[in-house]
Amino acid sequence: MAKPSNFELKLLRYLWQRERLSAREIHQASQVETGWSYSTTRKALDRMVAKGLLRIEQIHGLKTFAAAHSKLQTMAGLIKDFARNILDTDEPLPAAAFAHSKFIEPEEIEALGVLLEELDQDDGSNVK
Amino acid sequence: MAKPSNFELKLLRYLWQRERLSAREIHQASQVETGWSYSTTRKALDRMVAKGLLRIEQIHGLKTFAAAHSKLQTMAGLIKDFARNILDTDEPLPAAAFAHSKFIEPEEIEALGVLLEELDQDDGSNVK
DNA sequence: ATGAACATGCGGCATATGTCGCATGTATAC
DNA sequence: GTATACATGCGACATATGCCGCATGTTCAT
Repeated sequence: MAKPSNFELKLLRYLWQRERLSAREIHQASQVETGWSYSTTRKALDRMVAKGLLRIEQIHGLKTFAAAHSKLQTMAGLIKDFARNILDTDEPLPAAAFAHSKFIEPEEIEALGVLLEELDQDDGSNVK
Repeated sequence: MAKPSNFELKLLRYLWQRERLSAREIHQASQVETGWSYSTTRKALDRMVAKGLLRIEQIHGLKTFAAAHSKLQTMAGLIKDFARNILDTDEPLPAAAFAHSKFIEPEEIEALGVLLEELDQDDGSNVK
């Protein structure tokens, strides 16, 4: 439901690849790209949990973070949002247009298309 | 250069259709859609001028607002931004994908494609 | 048992943006 | 010339987000 910001998306990308990681691991993986201090990464993760973007799983007392929504689900939401707010169209965008995205695999394009059209159905309400 | 926010975009759409309007006119046109009070519309316009999204033209002492950048220029920028930050791709998105946008006309698709590829050239720097 | 090495929680600051209201100024109508 | 109707400028507040640091706690090796 909540949309990740650009920077939050950067962190999400690591979680999508790795399933679930500790704060320290996420920080180390993303540090070069973000340039953030550990505190900043930490805070970002906390806020993402608060927004429902991440789930916490305790492992022997160590907090571990995992994406609450799948990559495709999230991407479909962002694409839909872009179509609605920026392009101002209700037609679902053709999934094929996103084939070049560095983290959408060819095999996933079809599933993305399905999600895009689904999102088009349940409108107004936010059920399902 | 500055990216308009979703709400700022809504106001821009009126300016693109109408060339140039007074604050009151913009407010009246957008009020139903935004639900804003006049003060809010005013403030939004002021901030857009500060950001360089709008130009002011005085007409007999009455301020008139006009978009600083063309519709296609702005859309190309937003699309490029979306591709880079959300999709994480450097390939320009196919302009054809946006044919359904309510305010991009069929005749404009080609020009949009050109802009999209141009934006791909001058990277890193922000000249031109 | 003392300290290095982390983890967690939380406070804090700046800027952007959504959202107003108020004070002052000007013009126009009676 | 006084009231009415706008225009303009500004201050304000809340929330989101980018960006830290510090205090406290736990763990583990020496």
